[in-house]
Amino acid sequence: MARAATTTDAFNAVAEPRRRQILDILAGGERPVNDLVRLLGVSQPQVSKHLRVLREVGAVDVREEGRQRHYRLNALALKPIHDWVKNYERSWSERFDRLDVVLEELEGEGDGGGDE
Amino acid sequence: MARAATTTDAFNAVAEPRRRQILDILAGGERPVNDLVRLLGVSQPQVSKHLRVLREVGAVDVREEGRQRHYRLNALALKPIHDWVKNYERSWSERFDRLDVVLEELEGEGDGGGDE
DNA sequence: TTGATATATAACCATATGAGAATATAATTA
DNA sequence: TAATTATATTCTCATATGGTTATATATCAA
Repeated sequence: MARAATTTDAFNAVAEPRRRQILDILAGGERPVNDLVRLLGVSQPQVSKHLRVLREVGAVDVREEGRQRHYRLNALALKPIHDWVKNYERSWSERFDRLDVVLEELEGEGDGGGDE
Repeated sequence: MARAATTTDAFNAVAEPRRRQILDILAGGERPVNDLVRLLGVSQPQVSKHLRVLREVGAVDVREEGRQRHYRLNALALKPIHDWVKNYERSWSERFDRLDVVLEELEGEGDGGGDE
């Protein structure tokens, strides 16, 4: 089997840095394709193809207006990524530093509770 | 050009669900390879190859002990992912709901300030 | 030493890729 | 209508992939 398709989920889609760049731009507001082409300095077909992937995973929505397609961010599609990586945040937070490993081994299972 | 190597960065490495699973397990504490093989129900070579990728992006560290290799999470390697996706969190937070889009268009650029 | 155990690597394969180039489609303008 | 503009699609290609199988390497046990 080959690698999973980029359109499989948000994780695969945003593994490509250019697509993250596109989302970063769209975070500032809706944009027609040509804006992205200029801002990124990438060929138009490349931009369209990246947008297709982002569309397929639901990370962007399109609004048609004349011959332009205005793309808009749909950040909700990125929530699974945030939800997953969020659980690792404590590991690099200086509050837990190196201690968390020890604590987790002591805990075993069962939630002892904690702030936040 | 083909897709970027899985070992290019954390984004590419964790696009593969099995590798996220491995990290999730290691979040509970250090584990020898065979534990992962049993817990995942995946062939040993597969696990070793996934671990190699995670090692190359710095997401895991190894400790050798006899003939076992104990793998341990290094969550700091996931911070770039968190840092990136964090900026989108407000978009699905109910506090901003649909309003954020309007606000961002009004802002244009320049930080008007806000709580938090 | 011989055998078993733990892990890594290599060889093979089917497949999806990102980039580029060319072209298709649709909307606008002259 | 013809030309132009905006965008999407198709084609081709080199490449890295994830899984499988087989094998290599190292450690431990008998």
